[in-house]
Amino acid sequence: MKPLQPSPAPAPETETQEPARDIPTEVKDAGLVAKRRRQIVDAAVQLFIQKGFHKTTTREMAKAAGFSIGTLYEYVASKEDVLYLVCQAIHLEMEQRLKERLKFAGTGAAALSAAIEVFFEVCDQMSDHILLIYQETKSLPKESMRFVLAHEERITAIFADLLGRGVADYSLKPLDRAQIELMAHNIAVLGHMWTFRRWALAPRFTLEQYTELQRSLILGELT
Amino acid sequence: MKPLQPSPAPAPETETQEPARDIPTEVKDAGLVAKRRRQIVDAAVQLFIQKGFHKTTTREMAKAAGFSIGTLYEYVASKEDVLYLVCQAIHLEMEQRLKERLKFAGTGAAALSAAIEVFFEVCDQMSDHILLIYQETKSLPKESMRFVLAHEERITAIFADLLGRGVADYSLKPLDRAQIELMAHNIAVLGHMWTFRRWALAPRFTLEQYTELQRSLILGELT
DNA sequence: ATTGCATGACTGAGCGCTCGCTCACCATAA
DNA sequence: TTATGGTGAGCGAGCGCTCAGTCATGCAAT
Repeated sequence: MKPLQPSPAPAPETETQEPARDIPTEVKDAGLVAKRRRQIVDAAVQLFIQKGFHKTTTREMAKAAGFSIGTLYEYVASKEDVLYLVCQAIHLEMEQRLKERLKFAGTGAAALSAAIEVFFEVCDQMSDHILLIYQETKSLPKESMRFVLAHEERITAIFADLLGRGVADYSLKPLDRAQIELMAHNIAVLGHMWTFRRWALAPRFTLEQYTELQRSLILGELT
Repeated sequence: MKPLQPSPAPAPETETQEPARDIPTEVKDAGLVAKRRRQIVDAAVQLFIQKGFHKTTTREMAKAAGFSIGTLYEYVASKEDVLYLVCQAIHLEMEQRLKERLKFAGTGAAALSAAIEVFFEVCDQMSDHILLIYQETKSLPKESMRFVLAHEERITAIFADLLGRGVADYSLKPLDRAQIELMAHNIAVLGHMWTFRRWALAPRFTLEQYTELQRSLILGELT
């Protein structure tokens, strides 16, 4: 198995493009490959959450996925490769869960308010996964890391868009580009904060209380 | 060398107390011990920042500190122990830098505003160190992790105190305990955000711009 | 039907190596 | 001589990864 990670060499013309994923040197049934990779990722996510990337062995991953190390290395080029797959999978799931629940109807302000609620709820559901990203992203090779960060920026952009809409339809007070950008990052990070400050927040607030307080804080500032 | 980490067994009566640090089985010059440990920590911090805890070897640490592995293990019980020392040292330095620059004069609101500026500046100076804490804290044994998190809460408490003062002297609008606590965490995290979202923020904002925007956002909400 | 063979997913012992940690020994100063 | 701080070769556990081999299956020739 050749590595799946984005090849550092050829800069693709369209800027943020998915790296070439498949190397057809060994032809395999694509369906099976996808299935096995999903097994590997599912197993690895749980192990990484429990013990971290570095303390998880390839043997453990293989066993948890339901086959032997040999087979693991039929579908993956290296241990680092699994980490890349895991990070990608987490971001993808995050985005899907958001997209399927986001409502874009109403004023910009209303849509933003709803989006914050949805986002915080998804953060709560996936808090272990978000933590994993925060802790292990830097273990990725540089090039792969850039793709993970790009994903992160896509999520932030959702909020920036809604803020822009709110400004445009006058449901939010006027903001320049910089203020919008910063606010979008603030919202994203405040969602993540619920996961990486759980130890301090969860004893004092329920998710609903936390969401309500933060949302009124954010919107109070913008209207 | 016995481990330096907080012993899990005896819960000290005074709640958040420094764990017993010294085991006098082998008597050594305390001054030398402190000096060597400082060498070890200084070397380790740089290495951990560069390559992370797991990818740094004990041999590298010893060499960077200026002596051999044998000597390293005269002053430290294990590799994990070094990580604990490093985390402690970072928090200590953080607290010192804050304390020596914080001004408590004026209204609560004014003091808070100044504190935010100082805090953000310290975060900027120590961004690599803060990142290190975010990424490696979970590699600590459970008990040691609690002490690191307690440190974190002490810093948050600084902001909570100032917020409380501002409410008391009417320089801030009325807030209940929960709102104060939450706001304190927000401030702390927004400072950290400057370090762990550098990749997105630094290209668009200088530290001064970032501080100014966030500070007016925070204080705007509170007055 | 039976046989022989090619295919490819899968296995796991084991290779080569690195790591954390130890300990028998050394150097120097009192 | 004794005490103390320092050394670094070496131990052995455990790691990521490989590869010679097994087995089930499908197909073609007998």
